[in-house]
Amino acid sequence: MHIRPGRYHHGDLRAALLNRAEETLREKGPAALSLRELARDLGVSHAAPSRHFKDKQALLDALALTGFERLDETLKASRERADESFAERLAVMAHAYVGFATANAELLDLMYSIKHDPEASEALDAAAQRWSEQIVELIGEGQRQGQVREGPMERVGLPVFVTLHGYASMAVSGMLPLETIEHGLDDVIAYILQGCAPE
Amino acid sequence: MHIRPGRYHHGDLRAALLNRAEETLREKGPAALSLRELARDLGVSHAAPSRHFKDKQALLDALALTGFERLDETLKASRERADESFAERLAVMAHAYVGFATANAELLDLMYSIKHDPEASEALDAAAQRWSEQIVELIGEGQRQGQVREGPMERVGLPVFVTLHGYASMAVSGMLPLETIEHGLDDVIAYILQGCAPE
DNA sequence: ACTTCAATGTAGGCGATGACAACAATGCTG
DNA sequence: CAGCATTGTTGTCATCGCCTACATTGAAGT
Repeated sequence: MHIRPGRYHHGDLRAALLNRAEETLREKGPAALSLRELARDLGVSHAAPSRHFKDKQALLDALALTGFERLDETLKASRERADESFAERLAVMAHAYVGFATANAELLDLMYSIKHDPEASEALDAAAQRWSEQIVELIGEGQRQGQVREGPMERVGLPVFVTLHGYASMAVSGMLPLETIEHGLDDVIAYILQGCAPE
Repeated sequence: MHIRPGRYHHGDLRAALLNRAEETLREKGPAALSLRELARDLGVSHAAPSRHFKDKQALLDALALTGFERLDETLKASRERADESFAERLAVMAHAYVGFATANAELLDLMYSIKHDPEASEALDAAAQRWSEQIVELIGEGQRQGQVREGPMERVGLPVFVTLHGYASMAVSGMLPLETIEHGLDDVIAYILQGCAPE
């Protein structure tokens, strides 16, 4: 337990709560996440978190938002090492996304779970939008290279996006045999390339 | 509130709890689901549910299991009205799956959320397996018709399965614009057909 | 028909939680 | 240095999940 002796102001309690919340989410799942336990772990009183988050759900929503932000960064970083070909860039992005998902299984569940607060939905929708924009940009590049059929971005990009997301979700759900996951992504990438190729 | 005056044994409390739990899940989400509230709603004491479910998580797991059972039935029923062509059967199954998902958004989330109890995982994995077997059977039929490329069932079927699942998940997540969802499934079906076609 | 026992209820207790209110300490700004 | 915003603390309350012990009912066996 971390206690800062003699200090009253934590300094950056909000960030510390989010970090600790993510650890608890990873270890025990969302149902076991407790504001009071987070406060104890960080050496503050049980009501301190309420100075930073309106309620428990607000903290979970903020955590989901950080997930999207980190996903965005992960995908942007992956682009820097991709070859120029569409197939190579798709493969790199797919591996980056599934890598992120696998390393953050519970966080991915939280990110995409149904939100009941309209305000939270707006912020999270915007964050999810930024990440799917990377798919749209990739599809546009594929179209320029003649590797992807013509058509409005969202109509050609959506199938690609839902395939990657579906695979990532199933990979982290624990419901697929490990051997299926191991080479499944390569099969999925090949299928995407064929699925969105010009007819 | 339903109360059975003068009765002590409910008669079928387990089923009633599951039905009521699904209603609460639909209306308020998993975080708001409360065993005591379910008991109050059904006119029994707060400890009665524990005679049927070891704990709250056991009830949620049982609810997820009923979801898979109903999904299985929905997909089997959809096959009866499908044409013989692979494309038609795929379309019918896709619409049935997304229809089920859309009508049961929170239940779908629950069904595929990460399970921490190994016993629950086994039962749910078996249930999910039965539903993905229908995909495998469909893919086999497509291969016989020459509409799907050759290859092991699980390697050709997995991309199809994750695409449908990813689309259903995104459709219910509330993160896609409605107009994208409206005709998105047709785009996804066309993409699947092309993605798994012989090269 | 009666007894026994399993199934399924009820009543109560306990510790933990989320949320709220009132007060306290600190740091920043003018 | 004063004032105020920010960010803590202490305390309270209602509700919850889970557990134990007891009560009621229904089914099975004799």
